Amino acid sequence: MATALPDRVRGVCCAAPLPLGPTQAGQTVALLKALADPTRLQMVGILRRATDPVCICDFTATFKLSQPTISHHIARLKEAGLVDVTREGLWAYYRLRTPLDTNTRALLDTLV
Amino acid sequence: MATALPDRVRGVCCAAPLPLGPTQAGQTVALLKALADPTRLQMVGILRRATDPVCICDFTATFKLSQPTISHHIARLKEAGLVDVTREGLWAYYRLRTPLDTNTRALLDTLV
DNA sequence: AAATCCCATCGATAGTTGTCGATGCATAGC
DNA sequence: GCTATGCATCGACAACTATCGATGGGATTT
Repeated sequence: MATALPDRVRGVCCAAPLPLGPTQAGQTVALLKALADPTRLQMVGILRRATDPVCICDFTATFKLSQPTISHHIARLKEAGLVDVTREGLWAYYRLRTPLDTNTRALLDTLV
Repeated sequence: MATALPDRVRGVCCAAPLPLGPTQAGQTVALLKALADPTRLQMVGILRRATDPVCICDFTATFKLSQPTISHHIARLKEAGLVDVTREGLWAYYRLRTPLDTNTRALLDTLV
C-alpha cells in the first residue's frame, strides 16, 4: 500500500499521553480565557502596577465602557481567581490576588 | 463631602497611559484567544514535544473530534502565527513556526 | 479511468461572550 | 426619612465560536 510515501499509521506521533492532564488543561484554559480580552488584560496590567487598590469607578473613568460592562469584566477576573475585592463604604476596591500561583505570575510577567 | 472616606476622584489611579499599547494589546489578545481552547492547547503541546512534523490524521486519531473540527482548530493556530504547514503528497504536515517570538516562546514555556 | 485517500471549505446549529439600558440594593450625606 | 452615589444583577441583543455532516478538490493507487 505504500511506495514512495511513508506508511503512516494514524496517531503514531501522539501515542504518548497528552501533554496536559485534563484538570490542568481546564485550569489553564480558564485562565487564558479570562485574559483573552483587551479590557481585562489592561485591567490586570493596571492592577499589577498599582500601589493602591483600584475601584470600579477608576475603571469606568479609564475605559470607554458602561459601568455594567466594567463590572462584568471584573467579575470574570474575580471568578478566574486573579483579583480580590474589599468593600469599603460605597467603594469596591480591587487588587491582584496575593499570593498568585507561580505559573500565573510567570504568565502575567510575559504578558504585561 | 468626605469624612472617614477618602475623597476619591475618578480615575486617579489610571491617569498614566494604559500598560499596553493598542497594537500590542491586540496582538497579545489574539495569541491568548488562539490558545484559550483545550484542543488547541493540547495541539500546541504535542507540536512542541514532537520531533517529526504532525499531520491532521494524527490529531483526528488523538482527539475525539471530527476531521473538519480538527482542521478548523489548526487553521486558527495557523492564522495566529503559531504553526506552519507543508504539504507532502496527501498529507499536510504541521509544526510550530520557527523562529517564534521571544514573548510567544516564553508564553508557551509557562503553559505547556 | 475509477476508486481511494487526506484535507479544506461550506452551511447549519447550539452555546458562549461582550455590550448595553434598566433595575435594585446598600451606604453615605442632607 | 429622603436623596444621591457606587456597584451588582437582570434581560436583551448582536457577534463570535465550537461542532458537525456534506461536499469538493487534489494526489495516489489500482
